[in-house]
Amino acid sequence: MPDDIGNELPHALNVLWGRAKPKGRGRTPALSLERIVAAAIALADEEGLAALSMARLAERLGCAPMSLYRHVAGKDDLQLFMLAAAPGPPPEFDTAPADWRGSLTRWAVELFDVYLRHPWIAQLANSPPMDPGQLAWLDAALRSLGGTPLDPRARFSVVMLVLHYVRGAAQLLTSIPAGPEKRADETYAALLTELADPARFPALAHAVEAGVFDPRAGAAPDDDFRAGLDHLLDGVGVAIERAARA
Amino acid sequence: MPDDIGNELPHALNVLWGRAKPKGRGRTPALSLERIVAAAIALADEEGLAALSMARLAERLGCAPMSLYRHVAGKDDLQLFMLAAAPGPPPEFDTAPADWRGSLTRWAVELFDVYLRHPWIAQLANSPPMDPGQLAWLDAALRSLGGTPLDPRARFSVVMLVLHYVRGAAQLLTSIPAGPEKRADETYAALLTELADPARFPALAHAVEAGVFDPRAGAAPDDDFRAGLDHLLDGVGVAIERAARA
DNA sequence: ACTCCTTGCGTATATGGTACGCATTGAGCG
DNA sequence: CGCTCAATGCGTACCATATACGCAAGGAGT
Repeated sequence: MPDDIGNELPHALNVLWGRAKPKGRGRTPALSLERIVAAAIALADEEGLAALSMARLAERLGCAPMSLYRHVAGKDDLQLFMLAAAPGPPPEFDTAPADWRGSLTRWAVELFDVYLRHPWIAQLANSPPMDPGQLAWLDAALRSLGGTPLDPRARFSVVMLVLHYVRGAAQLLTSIPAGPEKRADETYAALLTELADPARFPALAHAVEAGVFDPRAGAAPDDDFRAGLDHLLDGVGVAIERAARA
Repeated sequence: MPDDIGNELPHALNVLWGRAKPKGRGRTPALSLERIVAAAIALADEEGLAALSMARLAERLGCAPMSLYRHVAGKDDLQLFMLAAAPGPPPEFDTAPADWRGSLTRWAVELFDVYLRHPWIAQLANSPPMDPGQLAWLDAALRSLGGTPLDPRARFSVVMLVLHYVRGAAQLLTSIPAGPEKRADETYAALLTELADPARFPALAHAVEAGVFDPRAGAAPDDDFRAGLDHLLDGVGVAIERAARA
């Protein structure tokens, strides 16, 4: 049997990869996996991951809590489904686009947007990508480097580097708690200003004094993200030139 | 009153920054915050974050569950204390070390080690660094760039970039579930080999065929990490050269 | 109309976080 | 030397949550 590997995997993965047996006759389902997952995503988006409980989800769906378990093996399974569904399809590239930097930038920005729309993804994604949704994004990123002279291992390394950066930047941005009547960055800036004792944290105090954390007028929220991404892609460019010469 | 900012903050932060009022007389404490936090860290290290409950922690400490609440405002507070204590002190640099790349590399590798020793840190750190422990690490990283011509904002951007990468790489490495009688990377490689349909995920299938995920003999576990870090620091080098010319 | 499979859900249990209040104890004071 | 009082330790109880189990309901195919 070629698929005995699936026996050790969570139920959700088998369903996602189309390994679930087709159902036949019986009572008409009032619930569906798609509806459950969509409702769970909406709930997590609106009230945060902590507010997502089987009971609240059932309430939102107008069914009894235990009904959910006919479609989902447990809460962990549900979260796997959410992770696979929430990002949506990745941007599409040719197998070897001429402009790797533009392609990879677009990929990163769109993924950044996904994380901003669904901040709970960063808290949930504790396992390596294994579902079709995440593998599609991974494949798209690898494709964006298809026209470069990088070897496969370097390509993967670059993609993971960008992925980690996107994820971290988005998580940081969404995690800053907004004070009352203040924007989030102002709250954090005020706190750091008070805590950055120059004797204890000289470099940090210097950064605070230089106004690194002050909100700038007319700056888009993802300006800092784009700047860091450019640093990162400069490094990729160096690696590509080096590989081209070799 | 200059510290009314603290009123909105979690209790743990006020204690960590030394704002707690000194206690006087009374019964001799059998428990201490340090003991509680140390036991919580040990428990999370050994059995994972999910196994950390107030009840299990009290059992390990030989006290009643509710005794913990005399020292910790709640589970969230406890987790803040854990985050501040677990990393330990960062490596020490001069204010402007001559070798920024060596210093920053050392910082990154040591932080990577911290994440590998305490995998739960990545799952817990949902808020920006605000406690003395994390600010000390942040300050050390900023200091490692003190000798470069980068402006403060660029320095901070670089540090966050490295931080996100270290965190993501460590989380990925520790999150791969090890199958029975197999090393973790073999499990993931076998799974990807089966799932990477060349028609659906051409770039990913190509990477799998090229053996990107096959375990290499004689490779240290952090080889991949070091390779990605080098890519990243190449980009930082580009930015430094550009700033030096300007 | 009968049958049987699948879905929906009520009940019950275990686990976990924590509010509340009382008992305990030891330091300082009279 | 004993009293006082504050701070500690902890028992009880309550609520939220996940979920095992088994039965009821209802439609598809015969």
